[in-house]
This record gives sequence, structure tokens and C-alpha cells, in this order.
Amino acid sequence: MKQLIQISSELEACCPTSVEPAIAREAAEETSIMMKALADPNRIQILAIISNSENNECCVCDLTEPLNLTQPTVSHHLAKMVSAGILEKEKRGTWSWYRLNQSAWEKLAGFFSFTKA
Amino acid sequence: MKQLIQISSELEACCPTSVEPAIAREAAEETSIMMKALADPNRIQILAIISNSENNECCVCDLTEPLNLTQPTVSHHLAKMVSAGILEKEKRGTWSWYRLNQSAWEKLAGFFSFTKA
DNA sequence: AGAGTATATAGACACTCATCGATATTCAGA
DNA sequence: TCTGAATATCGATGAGTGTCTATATACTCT
Repeated sequence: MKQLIQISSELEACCPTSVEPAIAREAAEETSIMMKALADPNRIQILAIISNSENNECCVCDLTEPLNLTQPTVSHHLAKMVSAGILEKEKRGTWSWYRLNQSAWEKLAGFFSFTKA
Repeated sequence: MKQLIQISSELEACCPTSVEPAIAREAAEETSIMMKALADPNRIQILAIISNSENNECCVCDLTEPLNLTQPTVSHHLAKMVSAGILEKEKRGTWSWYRLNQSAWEKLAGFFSFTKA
């Protein structure tokens, strides 16, 4: 707790108006879940590969080689991003196709413009 | 590895042109380091509080109460974000003031516009 | 139905991390 | 110089995670 004596002598207040979180707890947790899904270099590269692919979608077997990961590991990464809402999965035949979830992506982009001061 | 037999019978190619990562490994790792620094609900709230504070800066003692965390934990979160380049720290007297690193912030925002397809 | 392929799941292991209490450090004022 | 306050660091601990091998599931074609 900041001492009032120091405040008056410093003539400077520390975050004086509000100590209330500007973002609700649930929103912060939802955002952090999506951030967690991006907090890995392999997942960053997966997103880059997907967005550079034809039709902006990709399936598991095309990721193992460029990422130098095993199939279960790639599958795990993709599942994590689907569960965080970042990717969408569509099964066509034997293959599973993954593409960006646009609304989640825009939500994240919006987070980085909540301040531009 | 996708079987050529299936490709020809499905008349559909899977990420056919390039399996090369569209983002270099170092760039992906640098991005993931910043994402890791955001992959926590308390840190998301810290950023929200900072950007809603006067002069867009804040010090440790004002964060412990709204976040319901101990001082060492808050200090640890702030240090992590500084080390990831997201926050800047300036010591004035006894207090340490933290504010957003604008260039890092814009770098992150740019990541979310690398695809808008 | 059987064989082969693409993907998912299970279990294990090493590593990282968020959090705390205790303590050290730095600084301002008396 | 001494005291008290703000912050940082240390060590420990429990939870989480990325990765693998092995195995199961789902699907296609013959």
C-alpha cells in the first residue's frame, strides 16, 4: 500500500483514479486461453503455413515434415488451437482440414487496439 | 505422407504448393516469447489496468489489491513482461513504473494482420 | 470383409511456470 | 545513520505442457 505521506510529498499519484481491472475476469481468462494457444513457436508456424496455403486450410500430414514433429504432436497442437477457438476443423474423408476462425482472430486483433496511447 | 493414389482419386490437393514455413523459425520463436508473456489472465488484466491508468503507467503496489496477488507474484509477472519486451520499466524513487512498449505492441498487432483472407 | 492410410487418443516423461513465504536490496525522510 | 517502505530475489511446490511411442479409431478402395 502506498503511503499517503509519500504521495503528498512526491506530488505524484500512482494509478490514482481506479484500481478496478478495466477488463472483467472472465474476459481476461478467455483472452489468455487464446494467447496460450499461440504461445509456442510451432503453433505460430502452423498458423503461418495455414494462411499461406491454398484456400487457407491445411491438414495434419502436411505439417509434420516442415515442422519436424511427429504426427501425434502436430495433432495435439491443432487440437489445442481448435479448443481455444483459434482454428476450425472440418473432416472430409480421411483427412481433417484446419482453417482460421476469423471471428476469434479479429477478437484477438481487437485486443491489441484496446490501447493505442 | 499423403498417398498419391488418394490425391488423384480425390482430385484435391492438400497444401499443394509449399510446405515451407512462411515465417522463419527465429521470427516464430520471438513472437511466441511475447505470446507467452500474455498467456496468463493476470497479465492480461495488468495490461488493461496500465492502459486505463493516468499517463498509461502503473507501479507494483497498485496491482496487488485488484489482482488479489502477493507483491512478489506481481513483481514476477511484470519482470516477465519486461523481459519479453512488452513492458518498459522506469525507477523513480522507491517506486518502479511500468508502461507499454509501443513498438512491441505494434509488432504483435501486426502479427494478427499477416492474414486477413 | 480386408487392407492400408490419416488422424486421434492414451500414457509417460522432462521441463516450464505461477504462486507463495521468507529474505535481501534500494531508497526517502527524520 | 537509522527506520520504514517499495520492490526484487530466492527457494520450494504443485500444476501445466510439449513431446514422444504405442495404440485405437475412422475412413477409402479393392
